[in-house]
Amino acid sequence: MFEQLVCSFWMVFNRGMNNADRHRLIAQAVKDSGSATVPDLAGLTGASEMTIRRDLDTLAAQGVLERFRGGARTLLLRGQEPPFALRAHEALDAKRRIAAEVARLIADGETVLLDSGTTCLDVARLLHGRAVTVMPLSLQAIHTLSDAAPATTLVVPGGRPRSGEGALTGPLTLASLAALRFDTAILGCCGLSAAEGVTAYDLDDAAVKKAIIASTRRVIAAADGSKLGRTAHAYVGPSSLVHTLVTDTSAAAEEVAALEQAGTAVITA
Amino acid sequence: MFEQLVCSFWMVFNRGMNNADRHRLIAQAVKDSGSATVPDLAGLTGASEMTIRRDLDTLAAQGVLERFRGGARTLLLRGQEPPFALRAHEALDAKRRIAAEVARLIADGETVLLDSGTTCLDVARLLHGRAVTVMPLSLQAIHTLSDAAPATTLVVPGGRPRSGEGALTGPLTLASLAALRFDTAILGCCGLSAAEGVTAYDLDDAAVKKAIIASTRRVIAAADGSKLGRTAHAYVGPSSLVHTLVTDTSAAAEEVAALEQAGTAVITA
DNA sequence: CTTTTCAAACACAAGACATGTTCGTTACGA
DNA sequence: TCGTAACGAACATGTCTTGTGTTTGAAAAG
Repeated sequence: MFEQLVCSFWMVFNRGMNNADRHRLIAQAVKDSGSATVPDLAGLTGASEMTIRRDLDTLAAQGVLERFRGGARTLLLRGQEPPFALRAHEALDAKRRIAAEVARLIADGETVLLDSGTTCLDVARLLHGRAVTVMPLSLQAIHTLSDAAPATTLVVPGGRPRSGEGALTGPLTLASLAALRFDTAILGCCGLSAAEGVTAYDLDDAAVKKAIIASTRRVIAAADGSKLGRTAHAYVGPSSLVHTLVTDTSAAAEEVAALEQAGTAVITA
Repeated sequence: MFEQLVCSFWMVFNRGMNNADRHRLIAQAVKDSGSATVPDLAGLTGASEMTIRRDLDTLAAQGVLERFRGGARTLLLRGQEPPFALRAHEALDAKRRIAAEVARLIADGETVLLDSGTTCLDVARLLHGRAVTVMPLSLQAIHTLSDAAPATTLVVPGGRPRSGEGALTGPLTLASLAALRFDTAILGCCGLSAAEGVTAYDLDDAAVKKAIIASTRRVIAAADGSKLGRTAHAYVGPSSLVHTLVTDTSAAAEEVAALEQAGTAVITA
């Protein structure tokens, strides 16, 4: 009887479940326990085993997990960044609010450098059709803006895209950045704190972020509350390099205060 | 009565009409007579006036024509290249066969430069997943190959995309080409003849093609029969720069012979 | 001010997509 | 080597998106 109740609850709960939601649920379950079997996941999500297998194939192709016969195990190491495809569906509201605030800070006619990351991708969507010149550092943002001409001018940097992420890195990217100057950079940082400064998950990424900062007059960082006070692997520079930080209400007050102390203007969207 | 016959013929004829087909038909009609009214086009295509208006808006956004109240007029000057969105749906079979032949000429492990154009886009589709390193010079091809990792290595050149076309040009593109060397280039030429050499519609494009040729050991030109013997505006170089030409059966025999005389190997797909 | 053209709103049909089921094939363990 | 479990392909079903046509009110041209 209780079983039935739970079951019907799931059914109702799952009415609005998108396949992206199910993917997140599966990825979370696999990450938490290290591995999971197909029947387990089918029970958890209420979907059939065939659907779970298809999902696992998709997630394996995204590099989220590794298939084995009967289930899947996690590939994510502790402290590593979850793949782009999953992050894109997390904290949607916060990202969207932050992106809207960032877009408001951009004036028409400006030249803008757009970093990689999910929040910056949202900014790209809002910049679509605006009278600005944009050089995005991710394939996704380039694609988003590719049909925005002639109002929006798109400049493509060279580089090698990181798998899954779409972030452009490498010598070609650095050369493109070195050859140009911009009014404003939108930086999507992985970690930001007054004590540890701006940090990125990846060394190549950190090099690109350094070059971004060197090529622009004004640096705007877009980071939801979870990024504040966090420290990632690769050091980019002190937090004072960031002129303006746009974050959301989940940001820790003491960290915000410390950043403001260090000279960064903080806007809570 | 004859009217009815014609009408029913159109109805039958239009059964399989895609909206791309209708777009081509409309663009052709507008180009041929310089301008056309909405009711005219509705009669011609068998679609409603509302659909025609939507089509005209789409085509106007693509730069094919210019709207005016009640109809549209052509924007294409004599001898100018029709826009990408239309070319993409012309001579599909020939393009596909040519692309297949070109893809067969590429060996695994090669580094490949991929020019812009519709035929090269088809080559990109066939290269997807192959164990090659590709640097495409169009946004569309980049997008096509963006999820081909890790088997296929994608390198993105810098540059500014030409509106509609997606072809990357400008100093950033030339710099990217100058910094790298490739085994094979797939050149999509606008005009090719033994007498006039390789020609492009656009000056910037011609500069890029020159740089492409300078950066590669082997140049393969992909051009359907209509391009042979034709001359476009901007000169790229003599036909002898092209080591191999892949074309289709519609190619004029004397032009093929002349190109072979000049040192180009010709493959008819 | 009248007529024509347009665009937004709604309705409808066709196709695409996601999901579940069945069944034959493959891989692992006893 | 055999038996069982897992898998993938093929098909069926329901839902959702997309394209198209119709209607109606608004805007523009004369």
